[in-house]
Amino acid sequence: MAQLNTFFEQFLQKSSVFADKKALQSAYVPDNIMHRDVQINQLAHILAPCLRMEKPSNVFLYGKSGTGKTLSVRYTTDQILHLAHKENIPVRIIYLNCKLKKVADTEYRLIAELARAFGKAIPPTGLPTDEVYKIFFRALDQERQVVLFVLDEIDQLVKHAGDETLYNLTRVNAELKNAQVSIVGISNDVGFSDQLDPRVKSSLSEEELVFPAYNAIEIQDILRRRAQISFKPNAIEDGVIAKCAAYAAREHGDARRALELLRVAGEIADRKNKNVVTLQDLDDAEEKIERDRFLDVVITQPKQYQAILFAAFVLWEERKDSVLTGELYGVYKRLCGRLSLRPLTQRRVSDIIAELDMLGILTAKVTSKGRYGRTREIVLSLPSSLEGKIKSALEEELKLTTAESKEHLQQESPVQP
DNA sequence: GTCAATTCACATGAAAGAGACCACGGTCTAGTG
DNA sequence: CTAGACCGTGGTCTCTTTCATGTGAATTGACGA
Repeated sequence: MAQLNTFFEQFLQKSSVFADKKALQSAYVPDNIMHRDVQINQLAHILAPCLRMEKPSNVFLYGKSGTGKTLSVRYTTDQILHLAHKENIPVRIIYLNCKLKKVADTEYRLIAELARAFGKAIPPTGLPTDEVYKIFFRALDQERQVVLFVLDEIDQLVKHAGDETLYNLTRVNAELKNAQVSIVGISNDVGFSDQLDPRVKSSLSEEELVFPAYNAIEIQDILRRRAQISFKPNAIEDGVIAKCAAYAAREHGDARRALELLRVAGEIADRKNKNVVTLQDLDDAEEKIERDRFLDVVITQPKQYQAILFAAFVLWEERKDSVLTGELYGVYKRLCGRLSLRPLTQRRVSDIIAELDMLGILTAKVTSKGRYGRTREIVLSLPSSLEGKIKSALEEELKLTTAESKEHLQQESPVQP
């Protein structure tokens, strides 16, 4: 323990490249948002009526992840709330992220969560949904007020719960005497509105705002500004920020990733006891983020998913070429036998493959092989440097020994002529 | 050689079941005054 | 008499199965040049 003690002491004394890390964290709202003036202005114009107790139009915000949507909304609503508070205007803004599992990804949970925002205790399950609606309405209509619901990642909600929920929400106003409700929807998926029922679409997107991706120069601006706050002067080597921006711009202009990259690079430099962040640290950070991302996704998957993934690994390693659903299913079934796991039906496996695709671990493209059917061509989309690590992590998770997976491979080989 | 029909190997959809969790209301039990 | 324990009912949620239908192009086979 004495060692730990000195470790902590040293840690405290150790100098850091950071001055104040908070400006690099994703929850940070700067007082000056760069390159989003147009959108923020528009948004302000749209939402401003709520300060006069009028119902603002419903708004829809589109844009890829890391393009400042959430940030802009946060900023604008903060300002509105600030003023409303000062002038004593009854405006409420409720922010909800529909993507967070177990929070708002079904109709029941969404309404329950909204009702909770009004201080009502709603059990996580057990009540009929319309009962929750009633509670919610009552809470909402208690006083005269304008309420803005900000629904982040609204596409996730629709994907899981259908657009019925949204339709109900848009019609809330008809049932309310005192309160008025507007909806601000945020979506990463640009083609999302086409999936909506036309009725929902028209009432929900009275106004639309598009957030284009940042280009490399804009990301550089943003990084510079944040770096100024969070790093000590001269703690960053020349070119680091430019390269960081380039990385991020390559990945469809995601500013959040760029900031994360910069932060991790700083942490790596800290750990190496250096007082300057170098290009090398940045590269290390890139690799670390990538690795952590995949590893994290992989080990948090359920057993069945891991088994399927492992089957994909085995085939991929053997073949180094795309794997078809049927082949994968065969290997998976045998693997299940070894793991004394009840194999799922092919129908289910097919869905799971699609989900793994969504997670970005593999790429599954549906192709028709003509006479030889229609199937998915599955390709692992991991950087090859990570394949070994992830595979052994999977082995560990599934409690497979290397011998067992080898044995399994040998069984597999004679199948294909 | 051309063209439509056929066929494969799954993809994709819809519905429904299983099992876990939970609230609510009624009934029973034991402890209290 | 009352608080708490203990059902039964009815609800949601997730994962899964079952059954049904869809699908894109290589292949086939009939047809005409």
